[in-house]
Amino acid sequence: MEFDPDLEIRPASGSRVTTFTRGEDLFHAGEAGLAWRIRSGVVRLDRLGETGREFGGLALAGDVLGAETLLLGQYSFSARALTDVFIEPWASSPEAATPHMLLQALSSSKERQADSLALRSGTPEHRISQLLAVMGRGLAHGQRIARVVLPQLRDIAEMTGLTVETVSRTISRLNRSGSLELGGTLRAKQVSIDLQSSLLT
Amino acid sequence: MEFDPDLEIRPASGSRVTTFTRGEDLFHAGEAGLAWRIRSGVVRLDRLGETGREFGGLALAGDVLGAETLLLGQYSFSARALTDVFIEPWASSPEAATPHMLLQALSSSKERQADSLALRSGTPEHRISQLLAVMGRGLAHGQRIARVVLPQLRDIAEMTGLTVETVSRTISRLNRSGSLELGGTLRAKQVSIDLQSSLLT
DNA sequence: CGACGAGTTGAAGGCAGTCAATGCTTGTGG
DNA sequence: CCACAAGCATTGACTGCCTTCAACTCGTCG
Repeated sequence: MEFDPDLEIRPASGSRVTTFTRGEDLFHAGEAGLAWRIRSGVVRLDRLGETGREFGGLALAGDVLGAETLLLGQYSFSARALTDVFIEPWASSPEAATPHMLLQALSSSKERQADSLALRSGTPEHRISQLLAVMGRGLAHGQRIARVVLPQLRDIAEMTGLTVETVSRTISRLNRSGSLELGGTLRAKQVSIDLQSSLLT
Repeated sequence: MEFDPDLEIRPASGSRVTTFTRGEDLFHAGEAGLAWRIRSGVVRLDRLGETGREFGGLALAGDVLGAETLLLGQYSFSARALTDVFIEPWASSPEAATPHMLLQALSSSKERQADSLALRSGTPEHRISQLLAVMGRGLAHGQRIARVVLPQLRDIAEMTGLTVETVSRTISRLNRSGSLELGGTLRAKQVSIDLQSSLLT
């Protein structure tokens, strides 16, 4: 709906791809740089607020990062990789961006805005399921079961507006109740989720 | 920063302006229609979620509404006026939208995304002050004291993720403590806020 | 007048936050 | 190689705040 499922596997001609690993920063607010398009992965955006960095949005495969540099000459947000991320340059100049590209970016930006807000609605169970579902959609298109590498609990807590302790307790509870399946090492814990689970309704 | 302070008082040549009053719906998700630019006022966007309409974002003076119609042929969100609102047609076709216009829309969309998320962070006092501050910025540019017509408590509650009761209690408390000044009739209650108040830090 | 919607206020309970202690893993320096 | 520190996650106990449920007021409109 909001993006083409094939986008992240169809290479753009002659474009160079940059890679980031989970936890790495892609760029910081205030810096100058290019605009990027996410080939695959999930990125967290932060605005420098009064109390340090505060969550400012999500970006998934197909979304555009840092389009504001074409207008302002610098990034307005900091970007951090929640999963391993592949990005490619998007448009080097305002003229290089076609109306269609821009409209698509604008449209999916609004979708992502609603997604981000949903992370702060409802019970802790609902919020975390929502986050994992969004990340799953950004990683495994069309599949029913998605395997997601958990971000750090601190990241989850900041995005959902909960505390680390509550996040930890909630994930344990979801795991015990079978809504979730934990795997992987303790450092890079993986989660299998059912994207059609009743938790997301 | 994110929009020109003069935008809403400089009439575009030959464009027609449409008016909506507080509480009115501008359009609904799924309908076909134009893309609009807000001349003045504050608009709430909603996505149809599992449990009816759920808050999906804010839009202020200078922001673009319904740009996705140019791409998808229909609105993705419903729009409701939180204050009296004036809007004008923005771009009738994808070709009519210049890269500069689109980049500006994209940039402010991201700003607004962070603003919307801030409405769901922190204590009830902080959330409501944040909302009133954002609305004040959208109405009274550059002034220190802004006079804002309060949205319905139900709207405030849904946007901040609180209950109407908590919103009512919080506003009363802010009023008693002097952070806020209530005025106007009970139906269209007005609020004077100090945009540089310590509450917003 | 009576019904309805919107807002206010009170009382009680639940649930998330806070504080604290522990375990696990990784990295560092003796 | 071992001891130690630091970061992250987990678990427990307790407090406090927001939600929930309820009753009531006020204003508007039929």
